[in-house]
Amino acid sequence: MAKEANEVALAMVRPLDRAFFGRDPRRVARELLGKVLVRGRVGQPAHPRQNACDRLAARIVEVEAYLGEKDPASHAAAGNTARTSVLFGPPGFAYVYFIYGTHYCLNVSCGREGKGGGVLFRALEPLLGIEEMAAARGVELQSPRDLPKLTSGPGRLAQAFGITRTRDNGCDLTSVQSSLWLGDDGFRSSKIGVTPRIGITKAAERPLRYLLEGNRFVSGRLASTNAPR
DNA sequence: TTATGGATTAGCT
DNA sequence: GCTAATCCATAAA
Repeated sequence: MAKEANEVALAMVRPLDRAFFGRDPRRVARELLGKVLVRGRVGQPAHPRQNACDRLAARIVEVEAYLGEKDPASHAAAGNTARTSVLFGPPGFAYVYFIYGTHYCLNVSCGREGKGGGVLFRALEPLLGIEEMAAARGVELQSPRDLPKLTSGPGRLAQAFGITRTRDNGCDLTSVQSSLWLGDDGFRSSKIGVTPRIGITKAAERPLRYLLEGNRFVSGRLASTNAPR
């Protein structure tokens, strides 16, 4: 498949600032929908030594809020440990954990320092670096129907972006100097859906999963059940 | 020191 | 629909 067919030009992407993440994780989760996750420099002056395979970008279409120490489903419920210390630190930093012996998952720390809030990235829509994402995932792209295999699901999107704990845990997601950061390209979100979180056993009934209604990159089969608050 | 199980995915029935 | 894969933080001892 031609690379140009699916890649979208990103004119300007402005990084999100610390204050954006220093709010309630539910608010941050909702407002992260439509924003862009970037690996490398996109919409910024290209670095002379940077090659194309370091430039990845994808739109956020599904996230979950984790409310911190008092949320039993959150890793922060165990308190501030070596594993979860990023969640308890200042907002806007990457919390990466390893799960089921096979997958990494990406979160961003949210809310006031010490509270342990965070947002889990569950699905993205690829914009730039699609061939590189397919290579990282070991997926052969034969039709547009294969695209969701790249970034639809928390483990998948982490693999597509080459995210690991060693490489990315603690990374500042508000800085374009970071190899991983979050930005706004002016995209306006369509209708937002809210449903219970997926794959958890504790506090599983709480509606803390946010998604762009009708977006084909949203993971799972669970349909939207609640109107936005 | 050892035991347990999880914010998942792919592949097979 | 079922389950293996297979790491590591945490709890129990």
